[in-house]
Amino acid sequence: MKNNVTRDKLIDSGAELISQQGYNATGINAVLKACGVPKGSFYHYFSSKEDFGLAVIERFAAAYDETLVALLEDSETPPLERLKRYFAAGRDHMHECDHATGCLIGNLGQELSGQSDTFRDALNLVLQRWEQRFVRCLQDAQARGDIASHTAPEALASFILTGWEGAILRAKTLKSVEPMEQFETILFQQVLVRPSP
Amino acid sequence: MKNNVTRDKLIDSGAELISQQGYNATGINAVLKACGVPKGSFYHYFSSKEDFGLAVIERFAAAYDETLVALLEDSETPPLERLKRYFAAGRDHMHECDHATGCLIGNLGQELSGQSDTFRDALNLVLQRWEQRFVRCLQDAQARGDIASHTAPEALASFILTGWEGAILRAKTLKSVEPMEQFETILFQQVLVRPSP
DNA sequence: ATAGTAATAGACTGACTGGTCTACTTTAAG
DNA sequence: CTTAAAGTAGACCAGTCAGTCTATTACTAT
Repeated sequence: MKNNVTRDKLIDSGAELISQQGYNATGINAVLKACGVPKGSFYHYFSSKEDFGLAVIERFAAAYDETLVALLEDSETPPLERLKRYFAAGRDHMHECDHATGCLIGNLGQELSGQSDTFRDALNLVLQRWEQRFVRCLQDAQARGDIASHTAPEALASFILTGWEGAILRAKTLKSVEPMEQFETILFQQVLVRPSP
Repeated sequence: MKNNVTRDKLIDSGAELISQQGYNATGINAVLKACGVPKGSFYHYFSSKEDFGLAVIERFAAAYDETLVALLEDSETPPLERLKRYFAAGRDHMHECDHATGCLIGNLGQELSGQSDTFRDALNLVLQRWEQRFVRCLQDAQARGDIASHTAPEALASFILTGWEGAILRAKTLKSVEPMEQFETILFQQVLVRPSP
């Protein structure tokens, strides 16, 4: 229970492989081979593949939440500027993975939420936490009068997260970040606008 | 080559199972069992599982395109009303499948576009065809002055398709059509608006 | 009637799946 | 020094995977 370096290696390799190939297409043996850990260790740390998958989600979500906080709750930057930086970071990541990986949580949501309630609940929780980060950023923007207040920040946050995940999906099949750019453009041009008079 | 009833049965069963469980999680034997066709017939009609998957996509896309035309190019209905009917149909379908299935093309795009270029190309083509349907509907709306003309219909179509797919994904993990409703609301309230002056 | 082919039928194959088992090594406590 | 537990190691299991093979039946053209 003290030294979790082996467990971490498993989770890291698992996250990478699952990001690339999906959950069902990633075998335990492939993860083992990728990080040079024997099977005995795997089932010492995890009771099943599902248990492992949940650990991967948990860890990814925790790590990602840190960058999300750093980007969206940076009070020295205007809220809409924070959002733009978030979108830019997403596009950068999409380029880095050659448009193949996208968003691990979105991928697993698509693949597993019809397959296992346990996974669906876990993924839903992560997405809701993300949404809350957006809500706070949008509240800031409304408080400063940067955007109109006639739409609830919760509704806007849902709209943004939803649209962004869709844009990522489309970027994968198109092998281009164009849909992500298009989403951002219209979002700032028509949705996140200053109150009229 | 004349009687394709067996081939059709395979594709139908395959589409249903793949919609529910995804491509990788759906074994050929499961498809065979579901429609009572022996394996010999399967490999008589399809050279591989990939070949089969492509056939499923093709057929689904063809069938779906018909309903898309019926909904989005019905010239007796105002363009924005057509869009609303399209969204309503999507929500109905989501209820029917208990929020588990979503959109077959979107699902496969997420699952396979990082895995196989063949699949990615096929799915991308389908999505581009869909986008064109939206473009035409939006052109109608702009021609009638129902929405502003300052944004290219191509950009709007991409935005809508993208956002809608994302909303479907979110609806699956949330087991609720709320994200789909929220997307539609903000879309019509802020994006698809009449020209100002 | 017969030859040729389209289609059906399912047993079978090797590779691989998630998961179990036993043996061994390391660590820490008493 | 002894003992127990934590962790490593990988052979092994039953089941399933996509795909192959041979045999048989149905249809069609000659």
